[in-house]
Amino acid sequence: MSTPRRPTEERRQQIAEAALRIISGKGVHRLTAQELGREVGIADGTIFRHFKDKAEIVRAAIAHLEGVLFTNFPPAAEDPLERLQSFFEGRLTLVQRMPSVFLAAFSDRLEEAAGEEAGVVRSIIERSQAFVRQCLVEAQERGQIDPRLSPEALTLVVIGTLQASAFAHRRSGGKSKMDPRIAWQTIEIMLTSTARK
Amino acid sequence: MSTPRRPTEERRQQIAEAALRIISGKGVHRLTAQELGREVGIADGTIFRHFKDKAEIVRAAIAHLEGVLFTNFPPAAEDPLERLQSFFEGRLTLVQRMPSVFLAAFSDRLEEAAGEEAGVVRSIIERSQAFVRQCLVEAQERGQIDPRLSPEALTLVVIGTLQASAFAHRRSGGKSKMDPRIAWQTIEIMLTSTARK
Amino acid sequence: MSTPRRPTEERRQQIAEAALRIISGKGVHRLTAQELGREVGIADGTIFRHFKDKAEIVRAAIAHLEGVLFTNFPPAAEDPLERLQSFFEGRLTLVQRMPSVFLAAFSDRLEEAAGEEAGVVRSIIERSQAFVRQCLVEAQERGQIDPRLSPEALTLVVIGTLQASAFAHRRSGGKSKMDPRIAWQTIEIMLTSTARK
Amino acid sequence: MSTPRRPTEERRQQIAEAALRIISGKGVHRLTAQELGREVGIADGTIFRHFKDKAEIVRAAIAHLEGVLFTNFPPAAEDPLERLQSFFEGRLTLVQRMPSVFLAAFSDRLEEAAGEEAGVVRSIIERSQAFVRQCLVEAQERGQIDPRLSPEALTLVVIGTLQASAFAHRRSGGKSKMDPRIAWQTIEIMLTSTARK
DNA sequence: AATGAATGAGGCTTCATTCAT
DNA sequence: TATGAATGAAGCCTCATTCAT
Repeated sequence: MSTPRRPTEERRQQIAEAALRIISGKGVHRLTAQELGREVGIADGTIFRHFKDKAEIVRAAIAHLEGVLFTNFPPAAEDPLERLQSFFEGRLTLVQRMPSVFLAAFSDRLEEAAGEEAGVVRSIIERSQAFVRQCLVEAQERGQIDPRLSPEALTLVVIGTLQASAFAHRRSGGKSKMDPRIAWQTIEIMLTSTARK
Repeated sequence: MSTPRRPTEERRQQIAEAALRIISGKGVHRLTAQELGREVGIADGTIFRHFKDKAEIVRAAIAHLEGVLFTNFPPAAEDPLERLQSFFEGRLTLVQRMPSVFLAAFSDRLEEAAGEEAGVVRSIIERSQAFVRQCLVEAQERGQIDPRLSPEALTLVVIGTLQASAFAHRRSGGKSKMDPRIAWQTIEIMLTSTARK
Repeated sequence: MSTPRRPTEERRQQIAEAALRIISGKGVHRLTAQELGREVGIADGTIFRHFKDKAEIVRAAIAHLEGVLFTNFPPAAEDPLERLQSFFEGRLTLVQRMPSVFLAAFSDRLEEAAGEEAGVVRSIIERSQAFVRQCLVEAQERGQIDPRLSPEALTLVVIGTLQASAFAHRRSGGKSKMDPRIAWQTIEIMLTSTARK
Repeated sequence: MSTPRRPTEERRQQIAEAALRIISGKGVHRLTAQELGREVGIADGTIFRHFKDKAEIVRAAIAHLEGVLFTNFPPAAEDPLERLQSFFEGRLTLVQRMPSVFLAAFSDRLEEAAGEEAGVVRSIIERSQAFVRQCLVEAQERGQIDPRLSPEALTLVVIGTLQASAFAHRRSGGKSKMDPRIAWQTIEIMLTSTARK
C-alpha cells in the first residue's frame, strides 16, 4: 500500500489545493490532517513532512487562491469600463466554474482559518477592491459615470454584487446561475445612465 | 470569583448574545463553552444548565439575530423606494452600531455553526432578499426603475452593497464608516437614473 | 411552585424507593440527583437536604430492599420443604409483582452502585442462601432428599433457578411469566425424587 | 513512558479483552477510556485511534465473549445428557479459569453497557439456553427425564445453577471452587431420578 | 519520504455537591 | 426545608503534532 513518493513541491501544491477545496467546500472545521491526507492520498502524519504546521498549509492555500484570482490580472483593455467588465465577468465565471476557490475569496472562512495570516487574505480583497475603484475613478474622469458619485460607494456596489452573487450561488447549491453578462449589463447600465442628462 | 446568580431566562439571553458576538467577532471556531463562560462570567459547564447543548445555543443566537434584524420590519412607507431606503439605511446603521450582530447575518460563519439549523439562517437572508426584490419590482412597475433590468440582478446589487459595506467595516476595524445616506443616495441615483430618457 | 414540605423521614423513604426503582429499572448510570428529584417531585439540590451524599442514598435503597425481601421471613412452616416452597414462591411472585425491587436483589447493579457498601448487598444474598441451605439440610436429615447430595450444590440449584427466572423475566420484558407453582413443583419433584428407591 | 507501538489489530484485541475484564470485574461504570488506556498502557485518547467510539469497544468485547463461550460448541456427544454435561462442566470450568469473561455473560452489566447492542448479548444467552433446552427435551424423549416436567422450568434450573455458581464464585473472591463434576452430578441425579418409578 | 500509533491539549457534556436566595 | 444556579471533576472524543518503524 505504498503511495508513490512525489517530489515535495508537487505534494505541497496538491495539499494547498486540497486545503482550499476543503475550507471553501466543507468549512474550516473540516480542515484536518486526516481529511487532507485522504484528499491527497497520503497518511495524515505525512502531511507534516511537507508543511511545518497547519498555519503553513493555510498560508499555502491562500497563496494558491491568490494565484488563481490574479491570473491575467489586471485586464489589459484601454477603456476602464471594459477592464472592469473583464474583471467582473471573469470573477463571476469563476464562481460557477470553481465555486470552491472563488467562494473562499469572498468568504470569511479563509480569513478565519488564516489566523495570524489574515492580513494576507485582506490584501487579496483589497487588491481587487483597489482595482475596481481605479476603474471607476477613471470612468468618472472620462465622463462615463456621474463624477459626483462617491468612488468608495460605487466600489462597494460592484464588489458587493460579486459577493452577493457568490453567496446566492452557494445558497442555491449551485443551481441558480446568474448569467455574468446580464449581471454586468445591469451594473453597467446603472453606472453609465448616471452620466446622462 | 463571585458570580452573581441569575435567573435562567436572563442567562439564556446573555449567552445567546455572547454567542452571536463571538461568532461574528472571533469566528465559529472560538465559540466554545469556555469562551462563552468567560464572556458571561460563569464556568463552562454551567452553560449547559441553561442550554441543552451547543446547537441550542446557536439556535438561540440565530433567534436573537432574527429579532434584531426584523424589528420594525418591513418598513411602512407607501413608496417602494422609500421602503427600500428605510431598510437599507437601517441595516447600514446596524452595521455600525452592532457590527457583531449584523455581520453574523451576512457571514457564512453563522450558517456553518448552525449545522442542521442552517436553513433558519438562510431563511433570514432570503426574507431580506425577498423584501428588497419586492420593492424593486414595485418601483419598476411605477416607472422609477428601468423595467427591462432584471430584478434578480438588481437585488444582488442592493444586498451586495450592504454585504460589502459590512465586510469593509470589519476589515477596517470599524473605522471606515460609510455614511448610510451617501451610500443609499448612490444606489438610488443609479437605480432611478436608468429610468430617464 | 412550592412543593409542600415533607417531614424528613417520609422523604427519605420516598427517595430510597425511587433510588431502588431507578437502579433496577433504568440502571445505575441513571441514578442521578436530577432523576431522583424528578421521580420524587423535588429539585435536584434538595435531595442532599435529606441525604449526605449519593452513597447514603444507595445505602438507604439497599435497606429498603432488605425490608421488602425479608418481610415475613423466615416462613414459619414446620416442614423444611414447605418453608422452602413458601420462600421460593414468595420470591418468584415478587419477581412478577415488583420486578424492579426483586431484580435489584439478584442483579449485580446494586452491588456495583453500593461501592464500599457492597458488603451489605452480599449479606442480603447470603442470608437468603443460608436460609435455603438450612431448609435443604433439614430435608436431607428427614430423608426427603438424598443425603448424599451436596447441600452447597443443591443451594445453588434453588437460588440459581430463582435468579435465572428473574433474568428471564426481564429479558422477555415481563411477558414470560413462569408460574411460581410449576417452577416449585419442578424443583420439588427433582429434589424429592432423589430420595426414592 | 515507553509505550511500544502495536499494530491496530493487536491493540483492538487487547482493548476488547481489557474491556471485558473491566466490565465484568469492576463494573460498567468503570469502563472508561482512561481505565482502558491504563489497562492497555496507552493514553486515553489513543483508544479512539483503534475504535470509533465506546460503543464499538463494547461490541468488540461482546464479540470476544462470544468467541470464548462458543468455542467447541455445541458439544458433539450423541447422548443429550452427555452433551449437557459437557456444556455444563465446560462453562463451570470457565468460571474458574476466566471468571471475568464468564461473569460477563451472566451479568446484566454487559447488557447495560451494550445499549443498542443489548440484543446481541441476549442472543448469546438465548443461544446457550436454547441448547440446554434442546438437550433436556431430547432426554425426556428418551425417557431419561420425567416427560411431565416442563422443559422451560428445567432449563431455568440448569442455567440458573451455572449462574448462581458464577456469582458465588465472585462473591467469595474466587475462593469457593465448586467442583464442576460434583455440581453436574447433583444436577444429573436430580434430573434422572425423576424418571424412576 | 511514508506510515500510522501515540501523545496531550482542548472542547463538549454530565453530574455530585454546594450555597445564595 | 426548598430551589436551582454555580462549580469542578470526570468522561468522551477530536485533532495537531511527533516519532519509531
